[in-house]
Amino acid sequence: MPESSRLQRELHQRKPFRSLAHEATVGLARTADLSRRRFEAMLDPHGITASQYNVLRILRGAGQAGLPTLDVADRLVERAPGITRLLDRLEAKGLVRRERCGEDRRKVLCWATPRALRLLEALDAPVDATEAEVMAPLPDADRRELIRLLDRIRAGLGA
Amino acid sequence: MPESSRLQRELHQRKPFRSLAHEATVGLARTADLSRRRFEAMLDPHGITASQYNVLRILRGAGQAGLPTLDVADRLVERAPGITRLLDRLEAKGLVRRERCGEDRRKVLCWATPRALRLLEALDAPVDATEAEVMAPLPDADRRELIRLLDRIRAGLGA
DNA sequence: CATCAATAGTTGACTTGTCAAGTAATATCG
DNA sequence: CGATATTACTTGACAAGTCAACTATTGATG
Repeated sequence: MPESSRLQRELHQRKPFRSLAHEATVGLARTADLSRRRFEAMLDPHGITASQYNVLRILRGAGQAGLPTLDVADRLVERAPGITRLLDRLEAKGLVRRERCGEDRRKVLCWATPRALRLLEALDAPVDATEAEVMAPLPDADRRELIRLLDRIRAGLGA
Repeated sequence: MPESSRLQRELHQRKPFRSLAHEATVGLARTADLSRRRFEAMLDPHGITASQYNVLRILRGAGQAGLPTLDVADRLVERAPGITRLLDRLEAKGLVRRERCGEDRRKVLCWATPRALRLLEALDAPVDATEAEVMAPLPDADRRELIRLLDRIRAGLGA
């Protein structure tokens, strides 16, 4: 019989978890949620959301060539409608430039503006710090182990 | 130098991850996201969302006594406004009953209706199956290890 | 070449999550 | 006991994510 787990206490639960799979999936969801909140709290004073930050990172990675709207969505694992509106807001803030593509007029190419690149540069250190903060309790060996376990789960889910 | 990781390939990235902390936080977010989608796909035909399901589970756990609105929020780690409206929709679907509390008229007690309890019962097996599916790639020892690693991260984040 | 399917994106409607500000009821303190 | 603070929500406004349905191109086929 396992002892009362910490997650059980977090959830005010009396009964033990029904299975390891249950405890692991709940723990996964709650841990990711807490981590997400840390990142959002860090980004908040800079006036962008985590989703917007991720889009800008992707566009920085794409460089001069730019990236079509749906390619941004692919890299975020997000559906198309969300991306369109995310880009709408970033364009309104002057952080993204969009232009219909000449060769294939169905596509809309997107770029991070110079202002976005400056913002991203200013955010590199705080982002690194937040990642380090979230993973602070785990020594390197445990971080590798976590990465491995998560990789295997995603492989099973067909990622 | 580490080999090109599977997450790197998922993200179409050329460069290796900047740090173990970076790869682990990104892996955490993406894995939790994939898991969430599995659960939502499973719940969809039953006409409720994952958030609604979690609320109903909590109310089932509370039993006859019912639970005040904000206590539901606590157990979900959600902010108050979201809960109010989640309960609004569940009440509209006939899955939740709410009543202002007699002893402390600031509180609104919530209960799962008999219909909600029947729905939850029908969902127990599919939910178990989805948890098992998500964790299928991990043997028990790895599940325990994952639970332990996630616990330590949450402990560090002050959960 | 005309038609028809596939691709790239946008729009509308709805659920969720967040913050800020407001209301109603209870608790606290001089 | 009466002003004030605290608690428990509720409402409004907006960002985001989801699906279904629509437009505009482009590609593929007879």
